Amino acid sequence: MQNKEIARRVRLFIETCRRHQLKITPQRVGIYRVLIQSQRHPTADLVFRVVKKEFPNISFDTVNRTLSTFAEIGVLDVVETFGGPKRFDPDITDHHHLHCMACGRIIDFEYEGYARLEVPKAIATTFKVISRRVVLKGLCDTCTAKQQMF
Amino acid sequence: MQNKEIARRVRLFIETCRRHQLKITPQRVGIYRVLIQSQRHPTADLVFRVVKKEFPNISFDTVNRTLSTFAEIGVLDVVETFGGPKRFDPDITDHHHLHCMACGRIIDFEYEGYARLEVPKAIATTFKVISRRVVLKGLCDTCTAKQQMF
DNA sequence: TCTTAAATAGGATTGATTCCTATTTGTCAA
DNA sequence: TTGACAAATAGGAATCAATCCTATTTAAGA
Ligand SMILES: [Mn+2]
Ligand SMILES: [Mn+2]
Ligand SMILES: [Zn+2]
Ligand SMILES: [Zn+2]
Repeated sequence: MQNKEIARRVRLFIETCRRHQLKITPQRVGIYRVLIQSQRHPTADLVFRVVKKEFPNISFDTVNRTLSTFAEIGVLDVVETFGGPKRFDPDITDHHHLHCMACGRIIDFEYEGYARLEVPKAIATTFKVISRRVVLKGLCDTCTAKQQMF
Repeated sequence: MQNKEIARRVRLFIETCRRHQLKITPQRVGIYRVLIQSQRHPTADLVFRVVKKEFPNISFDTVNRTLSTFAEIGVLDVVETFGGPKRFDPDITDHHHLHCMACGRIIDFEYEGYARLEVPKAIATTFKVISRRVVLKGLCDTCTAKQQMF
């Protein structure tokens, strides 16, 4: 990602914080910058270890609390998992997930075919739907290859 | 669920255990009986507390390990969550989930509209897909009603 | 029965998350 | 620019979930 693009997103992020009456702290901006440049779907601990390079005495609690705050204001998504630590997704655009049961990778994909998963009427009238996603369980390319070896 | 239906399912379950060379222990059968009669998507701890009534000195570890074993042999599913303890699903037929972000309930639904979510070619050729499900985030009926009050 | 590997109970350990509180800091109004 | 104050942070403790360890028990086949 270009420095220019990062700067642009940080500006938008700061706007979002202001809208929600959140203080603009160096920690929050630092965590946000790590997040948008991170591999997809990092855990809090991974974000912590990366952001620690820039803020050597940031605490894990701050990172974790901040990620939850970001989820609340819509800066990121908490994604579905099948156990283990929470995983966060800086990509808040509509997309779908394949979970590799062997290595735990979560692979993003988009698909016109289910572009707008319409919600069944019975659900739409009784429940308030916030987000929708197709979740696949399976084996990723690397892990499929490994299995073949036996 | 009828006693007769329970007995039928237990017989099938025992067959499945035999096929996988698993011993038929009273604990395993007890856990299975609790599971098929449980509210949907219980945690290991909930199953433990219920099964404890019949087996007062069963250990949590046994329940937890058994649930994992059941998942391995396809007797149940581990379902997607957004943090918190693992949740298990005795209903292994194809269906979809709505997660209430307020109370944590997972509501099952079926929908002809996504009857067979075909997997995009790009995914199908590189990855081995085991299961597919539409996952909705939202608010359940009860929690939507509560929100209205403010 | 007898044998043996598998399974269990119960406690310890690890891992993830949240809580607690003294201290620091961003923000806003003077 | 400064001062006041609520919000946020650091660091450690506590809680909750999951797994590990090991002595003992038990299901199943001979
Ligand atoms: Mn994603
Ligand atoms: Mn279900
Ligand atoms: Zn993989
Ligand atoms: Zn609810």
